[in-house]
Amino acid sequence: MPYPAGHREQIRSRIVESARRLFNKNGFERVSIDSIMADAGLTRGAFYAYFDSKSQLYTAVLGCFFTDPNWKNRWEDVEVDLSSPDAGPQIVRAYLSRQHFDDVENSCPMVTLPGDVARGDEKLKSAFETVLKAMVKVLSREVKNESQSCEQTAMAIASLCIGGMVVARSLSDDAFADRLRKAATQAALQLGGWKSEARPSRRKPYRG
Amino acid sequence: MPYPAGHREQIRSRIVESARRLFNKNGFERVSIDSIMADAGLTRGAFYAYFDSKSQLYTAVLGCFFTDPNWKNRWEDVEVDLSSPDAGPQIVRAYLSRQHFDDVENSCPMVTLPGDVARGDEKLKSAFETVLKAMVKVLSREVKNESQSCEQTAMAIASLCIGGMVVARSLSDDAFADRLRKAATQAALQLGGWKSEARPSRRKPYRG
DNA sequence: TGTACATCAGTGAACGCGCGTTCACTGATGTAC
DNA sequence: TGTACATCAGTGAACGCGCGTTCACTGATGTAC
Repeated sequence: MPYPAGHREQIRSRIVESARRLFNKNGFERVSIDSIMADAGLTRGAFYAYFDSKSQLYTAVLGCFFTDPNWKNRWEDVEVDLSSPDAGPQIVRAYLSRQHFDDVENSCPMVTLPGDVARGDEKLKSAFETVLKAMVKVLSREVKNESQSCEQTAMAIASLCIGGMVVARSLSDDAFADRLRKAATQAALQLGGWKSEARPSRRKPYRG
Repeated sequence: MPYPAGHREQIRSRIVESARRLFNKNGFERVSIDSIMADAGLTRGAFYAYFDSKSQLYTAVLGCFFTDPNWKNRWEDVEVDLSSPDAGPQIVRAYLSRQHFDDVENSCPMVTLPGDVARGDEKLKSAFETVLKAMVKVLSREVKNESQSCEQTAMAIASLCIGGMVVARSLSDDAFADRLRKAATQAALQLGGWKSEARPSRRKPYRG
């Protein structure tokens, strides 16, 4: 057999990586197979030796975030230790961080791709669902708020994280986007029951 | 002057309406000017008498939801009275309703288009910002929760509404999507301080 | 009322371009002897 | 060690298609007289 074992897998994941970054930056439709392959150091024709079609590649891309054990190291100044008892608030802060906001290329694809997924086929939606469920699972272990079940609260927190990022990235005023991220972060911490009580203005406990 | 006054405005808004529905269903890139004009009962060539380019049309489309006074009548079984003292929870329930989930064509464009907006130009983001700010403004008047400022809470609620819908639409399992919408609704009501106290299981008030 | 006219909304053929996909070919690789 | 070979990863020209945009033209409309 010519070519060393693992060669195919290595090239394949290089294509997926290039695709992930380019899709994040420019969206599915605007990125050509040509540009993906060039980014991966190959040419057009080789693509179909690895994937049946462009949309199959899309599915592969969605599978490579959050479930990827390396995601926690993605942004330099952001520390997330999934095994820490503090993992819930850490995830929320990391997800809604300025780093994640700025680093569109390495962004969570749930933030950059949902429009395409919603209009996509079942396979795509399944891939999205897997990633989301992974996020919900990790979050729900940490939920301290008992007004809904832990899983329900975790689903809401995930929606708020993703939604906050999606909205912030769509705004024109950067300062407003910052305030929105922070407001979403505080609200997510409150939902999880992780709100630090060190807040200054707690006038009266509101009833009803 | 040939053609009655207001003719241009009428045709123009017919094009925008067709575009809104088609963009919602298929996304910006997948919808051709041909199909928009055909839907509006015209042909290709006329388009450039009304808009400079396809992306200018996109901007126009974004301006026609939420700020549109008729949006409250959009889904039949969903009642929203913006002047009611109960407008906050009404908006949340309407936004995260099954009707809004199903009716993709008449969906809020903040749910269907954010990916395109995030990758779009300043004009597009400005249009998005205007719509979002309108939503935040209405919500913030109703906020009863004092753990953040009303505006901050309203921003978080809007993010949760949009995010919940975006995520629900991207899932493959319908039942799971339903549970997520409901969880997001409950969480949004809690954030707003609109949670009905009629909930059964309030075991212990959680401290810290 | 009826006719000629100026205006301009709308038409549809044509252009150029970029993309997804195919396929006959090239050439780098490890293997056999 | 060196040579011939089989394999198959990768190449790049070519195809067909659909789209955004342009433009010379058509014909419907209200107006002037």
